[in-house]
Amino acid sequence: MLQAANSKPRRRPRGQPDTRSAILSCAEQLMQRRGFNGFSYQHIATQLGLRTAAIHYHFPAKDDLGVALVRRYRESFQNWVRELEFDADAWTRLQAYFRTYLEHLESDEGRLCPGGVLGAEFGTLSDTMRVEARLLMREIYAWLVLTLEEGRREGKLRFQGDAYDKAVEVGAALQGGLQIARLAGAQRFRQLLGQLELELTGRKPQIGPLP
Amino acid sequence: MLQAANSKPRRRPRGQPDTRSAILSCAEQLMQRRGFNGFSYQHIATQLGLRTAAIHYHFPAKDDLGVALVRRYRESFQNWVRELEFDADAWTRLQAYFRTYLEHLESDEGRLCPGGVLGAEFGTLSDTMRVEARLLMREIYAWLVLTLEEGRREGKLRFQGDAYDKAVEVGAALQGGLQIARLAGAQRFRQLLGQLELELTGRKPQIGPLP
DNA sequence: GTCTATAGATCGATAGAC
DNA sequence: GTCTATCGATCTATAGAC
Repeated sequence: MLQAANSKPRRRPRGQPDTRSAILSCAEQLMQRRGFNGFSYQHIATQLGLRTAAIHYHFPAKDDLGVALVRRYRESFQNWVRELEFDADAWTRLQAYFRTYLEHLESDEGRLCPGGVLGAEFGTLSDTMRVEARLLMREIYAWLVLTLEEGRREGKLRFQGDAYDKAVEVGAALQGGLQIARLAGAQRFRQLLGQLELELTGRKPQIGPLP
Repeated sequence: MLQAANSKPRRRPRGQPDTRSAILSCAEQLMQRRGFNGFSYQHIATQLGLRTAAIHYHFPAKDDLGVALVRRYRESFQNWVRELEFDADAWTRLQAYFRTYLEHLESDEGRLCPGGVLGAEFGTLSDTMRVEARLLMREIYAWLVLTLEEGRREGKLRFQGDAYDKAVEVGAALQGGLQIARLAGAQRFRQLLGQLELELTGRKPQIGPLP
């Protein structure tokens, strides 16, 4: 904290508003579409009109980029949670969470959630990236448990058993559902959302017609 | 068909019983642990005591290896289904399916199901591999739907809504659960299995103590 | 901060001897 | 069927000019 006092004024000379965050955004998109091992500095450089050396200036090793990527995603999730904190009820918040997955699905080529990517490629990740990935998963999981518990206490949600177990089921289904949608069509994911909603509320939701 | 008539007697000169299937088995294991983009011919060669050129003899391009990999997995799934065909009831068969995932989990380093790997890396797969991956997912999904429907008809399983929707939920949860287990610990996957069983049968299953 | 240029490693793939 | 040897492409990463 307070590091802004004695540091550079952080000016932005040319085109991009902030190259560092432009790199992060581009890399995040690439990771969700192609996996962390599925893109290179060249991909980012081409897409942003830079040279790979410029990216190495901001992130010396690809591992640094990966760690920053997950860390930024964790922060944005925490901000997202904070913004929803005072929303009416837990079911509204859970629906908002579902909607973020729908946005991933309908994005170009179908982006996965970072947890899914990192889980799938876990065997090739560095130790430092594994730590970040575990923290991300722990935070999402903790939020899910609290939200499910609160929803049931308020009488807006119904499910059997322990919220700790149900949270794993819901989280795993959403994560796996995005991957299945790539293989079996986006409609599979909408079926999944409908089923989750039916079981959690007892009401059959109305979703758009088959595409 | 009938190609065996005029072809080589398929002898096995040295150590390995059949190099081609040894390569496939090794590659399958590597893919489930590290992803299809996470291993090279060198990994296989080292592990089998071969040179990479020997692997290129059996599979000229890595894409050929990938296609053969998924095709073999599809066949083994179909054989697995056939062997269970005359088992008592649908719930027993579904439990057997759950058990294969538990075996993946408890394998060294935690292997994913191929569907999860291919779904996660879909953006980097060739068209031919995408076709095979889609066929695999379609076959698993079709079996899940039939099994769930039959289980409910027999009164052994209970769930709300359409079996087509429930099948996506169960399949996605299993697939995502293996990935989450890598990030959050194997116990998460056992919680998931317990929750699925509780919801499908109404009975709380007894699983081993926390590790 | 971004560039040119390049090192060093690894990867997929091929040619040809045995 | 497996080997040695090698090619060309790609990737991560660094040095140094601007």
